[in-house]
Amino acid sequence: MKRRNTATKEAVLSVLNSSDKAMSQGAIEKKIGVNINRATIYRVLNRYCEDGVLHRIVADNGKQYFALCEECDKHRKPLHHFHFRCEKCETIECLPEPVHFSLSNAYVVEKVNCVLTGICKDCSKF
Amino acid sequence: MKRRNTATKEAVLSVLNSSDKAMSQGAIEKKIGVNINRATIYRVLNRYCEDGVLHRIVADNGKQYFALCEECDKHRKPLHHFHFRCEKCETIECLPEPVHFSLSNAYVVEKVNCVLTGICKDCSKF
DNA sequence: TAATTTAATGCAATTATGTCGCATTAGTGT
DNA sequence: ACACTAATGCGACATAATTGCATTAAATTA
Ligand SMILES: [Mn+2]
Ligand SMILES: [Mn+2]
Ligand SMILES: [Zn+2]
Ligand SMILES: [Zn+2]
Repeated sequence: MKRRNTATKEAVLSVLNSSDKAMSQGAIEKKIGVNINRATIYRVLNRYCEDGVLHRIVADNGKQYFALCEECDKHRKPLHHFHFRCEKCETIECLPEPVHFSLSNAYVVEKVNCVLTGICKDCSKF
Repeated sequence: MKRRNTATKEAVLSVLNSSDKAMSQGAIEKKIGVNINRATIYRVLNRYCEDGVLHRIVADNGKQYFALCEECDKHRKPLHHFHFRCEKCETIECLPEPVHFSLSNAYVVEKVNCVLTGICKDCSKF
């Protein structure tokens, strides 16, 4: 079950590294240059999520987006943060805004998925 | 563009009324008794959302769930509240917990979709 | 270095959710 | 009763993501 180093893995990670936004499989495939199978990209992304390298955001359009957890650390983002999906430029960004909730401890919270949707700060300028 | 009263509309609403949880199209179809086409159920649900009768939650499994806004009022739930998806009993509930965030007003927030996932208070008993 | 093991990949098929076009049905107002 | 058109059923379509299986190749061992 040990991970192997492959060019594909590195290519996917490099694309996400050079982006300040969360990306979908489709966006990654477009930007990656070399031809990598769709299913393979998904498998790489899923493995990175399992390993805690990436986190997965499911937006209100039903699509999955992936972002480096590193990026979040670097920019001092809290563990659970809001995400913003811009309907104009179709990007998803990790916000530095922490998610707070207080819930009876009868609940076991395993995942937190918070997405705000609208027009991002860049697009609302015009 | 005026809405017409149909048996289908009432049947869908009645199912949601008799549930304290948010429901997916599939769950509604199962519980509704009479045969109603899948596409029709979706159209009914979408219209109710447009009219502010229901609200739509997109969970981290990528599926849409629908809940009466009425129920939320009745139980004094804030406009934007968290939702909880239980992975054991596969239900989604509207939590009375409000969603708070402070965001530069350069952003235009149009939708808020916050879902916590894990084991709900009923299922964690065992 | 050569052989072995098995994780990773490519491809096609499959699953799942939701939408759309179009012909038909049936509410609603006159 | 009639006209208008919203609502419905059906099938096709769109999209996102996963899975089975044969093949490839990374890593470990001999
Ligand atoms: Mn993030
Ligand atoms: Mn709700
Ligand atoms: Zn934007
Ligand atoms: Zn439960």
